[in-house]
Amino acid sequence: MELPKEYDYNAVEEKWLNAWQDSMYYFDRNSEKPQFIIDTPPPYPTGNFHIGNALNWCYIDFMARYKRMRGYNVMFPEGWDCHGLPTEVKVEEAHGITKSQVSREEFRRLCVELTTKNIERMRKSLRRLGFSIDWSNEYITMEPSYFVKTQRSFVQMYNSGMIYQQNHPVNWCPRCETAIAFAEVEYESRTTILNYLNFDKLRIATTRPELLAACVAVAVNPDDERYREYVGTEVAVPVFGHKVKVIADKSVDPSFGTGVVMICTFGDKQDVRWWVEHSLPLRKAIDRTGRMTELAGKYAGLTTEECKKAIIDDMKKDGILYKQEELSQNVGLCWRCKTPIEILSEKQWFVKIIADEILDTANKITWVPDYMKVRLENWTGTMEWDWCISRQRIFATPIPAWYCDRCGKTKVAKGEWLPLDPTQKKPPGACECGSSEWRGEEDVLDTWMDSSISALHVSGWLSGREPLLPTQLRPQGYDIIRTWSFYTILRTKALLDTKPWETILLNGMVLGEDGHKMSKSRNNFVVPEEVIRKHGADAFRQWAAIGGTTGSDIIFSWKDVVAGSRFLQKLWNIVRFSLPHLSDKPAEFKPVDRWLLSRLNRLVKDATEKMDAYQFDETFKAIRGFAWDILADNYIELVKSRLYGEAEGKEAAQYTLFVTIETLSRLLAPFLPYFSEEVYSHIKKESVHLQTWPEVNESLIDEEAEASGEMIKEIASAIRRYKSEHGMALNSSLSNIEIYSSLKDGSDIAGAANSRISLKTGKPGFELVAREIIPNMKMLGRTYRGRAKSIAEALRNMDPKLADSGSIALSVDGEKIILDSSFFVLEKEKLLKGKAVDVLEVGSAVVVIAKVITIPTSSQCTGR
RNA sequence: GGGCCCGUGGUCUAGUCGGUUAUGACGUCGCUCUUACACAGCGGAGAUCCGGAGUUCGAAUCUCCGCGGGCCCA
Repeated sequence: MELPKEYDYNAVEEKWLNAWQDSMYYFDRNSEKPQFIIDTPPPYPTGNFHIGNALNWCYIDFMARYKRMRGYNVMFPEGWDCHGLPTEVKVEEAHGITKSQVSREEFRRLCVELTTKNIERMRKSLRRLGFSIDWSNEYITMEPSYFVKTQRSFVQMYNSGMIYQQNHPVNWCPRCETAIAFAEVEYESRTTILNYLNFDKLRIATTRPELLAACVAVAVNPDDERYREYVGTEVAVPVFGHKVKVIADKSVDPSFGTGVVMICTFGDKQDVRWWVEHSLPLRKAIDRTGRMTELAGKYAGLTTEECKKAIIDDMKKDGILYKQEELSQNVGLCWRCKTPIEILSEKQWFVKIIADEILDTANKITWVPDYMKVRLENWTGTMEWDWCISRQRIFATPIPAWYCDRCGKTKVAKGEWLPLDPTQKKPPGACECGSSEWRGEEDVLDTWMDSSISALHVSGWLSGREPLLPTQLRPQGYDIIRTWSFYTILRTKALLDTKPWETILLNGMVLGEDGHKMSKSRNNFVVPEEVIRKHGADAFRQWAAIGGTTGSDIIFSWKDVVAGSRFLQKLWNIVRFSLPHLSDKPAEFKPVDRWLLSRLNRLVKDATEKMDAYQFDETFKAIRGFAWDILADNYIELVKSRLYGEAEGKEAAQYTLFVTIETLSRLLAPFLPYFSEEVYSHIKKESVHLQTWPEVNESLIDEEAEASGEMIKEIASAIRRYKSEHGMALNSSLSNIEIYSSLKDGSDIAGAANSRISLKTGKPGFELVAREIIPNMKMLGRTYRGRAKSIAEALRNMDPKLADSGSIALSVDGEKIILDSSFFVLEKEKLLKGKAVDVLEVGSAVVVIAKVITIPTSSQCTGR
């Protein structure tokens, strides 16, 4: 059959995309094979699968396909982490409404509708990239079949005391009008104004004068002589006039501002610490929408910004504010909408964080690369308070709880009632107080409560079977170690007292071509669809494989993608050349065949080890190097003459080529699913993705075959170089070539050189003259330490002929030293006598070529 | 302010349990259209391995101090 000259990635990829069956990749619960379950990250259904996700999925797919070929029962599930604010915002935008303008059910329905549409789009991208996803294990967190598990995990942790309800300060986004967790707060350096105020008999400095109404104390450092006398007394808060205590606390910095600080409920995290330590009262001056409360008197109803301006103006007028200066400080922002957060005290639901248990569990997991574990440890060590899991939003998993209308008691659902939405359904039975009027909890769960049980879900937890825990692999980016890794470890430990995964594989971030994080404002944004359109999925996957070391950041580079598509073209040409010559009938090998097969088996060994260590870049580079350099540039060139004619050894070359191409297809299958399938389809009737990973045939790894093959290759290439340097065409023939070596078969060299070859043993009748002594520094340094340098120097300077006997005597600094041949290498020069010949030295072989008279080409004449 | 990673030819990168020709890709220059491939082959040029100090006979590699970049966080 005739193969097209150009590899048409588009046609090939489309063809196999339609031909492949999903069932090829299904996990089999009844299989005898060892399980390999991957806890795939469920992406947020934005509608676009971005390049960072794509990199991660490439890693997952390399592993999934590899493990399948290695005989594992692989589960590569695909989840969708649906809940959350961004979808709510999109829905509000799209329909021109706010969440409070429609009913909760209606708003949720709109969110589900949008999410469903987005998932559909992203599924297409996943398929096009050739990922071997097990679609029978897809999960969607907004569906009852999933969130029933989220709710049951909530109930179980509530019953075991791991979840509790409390009035506690929480991070609050006034724009989103919800509590958020620490993991959702990010910080940014901003310039603000530090205001100096006359504060009764003291002077204080504050960046947040709008919080004066919430001032509950004033603090000084206990060692600060200036204020010692005031500690324990009361002062009146300016503008508002209420009295607060002056307290002493050593964490007050005397050199900051005036050395006196006001404590408000709450200006920042430090206020919370002081508030707890000194048991201070609570004054709420800011409400859930970020506006001032009644407590703020005439400022009530203003936003914090408006209030700040107004109160500063007033205090300036009244002479309270006497000085202002600029100050750069870090402001906590909501990671979704970048609004500065407030700290409000609210009744919220919390998950207990037991740092020791988390660290202990993390230590039982293999971290790849291992230094990433430090990030989890650092994060765990900085937790200030428990994980706030309640959110005042709508599109999320409902908290299955109610409050008694009469006595206010909280009732949490029983596991068997779930799933349910407490705002839609009342609990059976009455409260202990006798009332059966219930108010459903309107707060919903943090999205991480959904996704932190992904490992449990895919393992089959609560599906009527024993969960297959731990799963084998968690692949994810290092940016969500503090969230997804942290929470998953916490939850798996709390719910099933085990670790979620055996191994966690961290991938780096994808940076734009300029080395910065991809962002629309930097205009360095690339989407996978664009790459696929221009170069195909297999080229994209090659960039993912070789763009960088696993775990490190990787820069997107069009050059790498182009190099990938060139490699496909090169491979295509190799296959196009080889196909008519393939034969699966074994035959007696020639030295070059044994060389290639030895190298091939070495490659298999190498690739297997590197895949097991998640070194995709190393694996792929090794395969590419073999295919391009060893197979194409050398082996094929050497056996062409055998393949074309009817000479002896033709069958051996055909068979060798068959074995090599067949093995190469399987090695490439995890990386280039489309290309390898196309090639394999021309060799066998089955899918390459249902084949086993190549086994190493140790008996074919043969040092001797490699040495003589290498020699043949080197000689052929030396002759090629000789022709090139003498301006001869590469297919021109040389009258006679004598090769002095241990080689027993020169036919392939003759073919490649298109010349007659005479094989000789021994050495040609040349005079060998020692030319140079090269010191072996490693040996000299070990033995002679400090004198190594001067000995080496002496060796270089002495007459090389003196070393002919094998050892050498010299005197350094008046001392006689005798060095045997292990301390130096003697470079010998071969002098020719008699005929005019050119001599090429190739390792231990000597190639003698009858001298040709070079007719200079015109370019050489004009050249110099 | 803390943590983690990184700084190697023009560009990107390998090498990092110390050993003297530092790997490869892209680019560049020269030659060659050799019955698979000019999206190729062959050959060449191009690096005092960010700076400084230290350890050592010997440092891209180990230690310390700088400088620079990136990410995660406070």
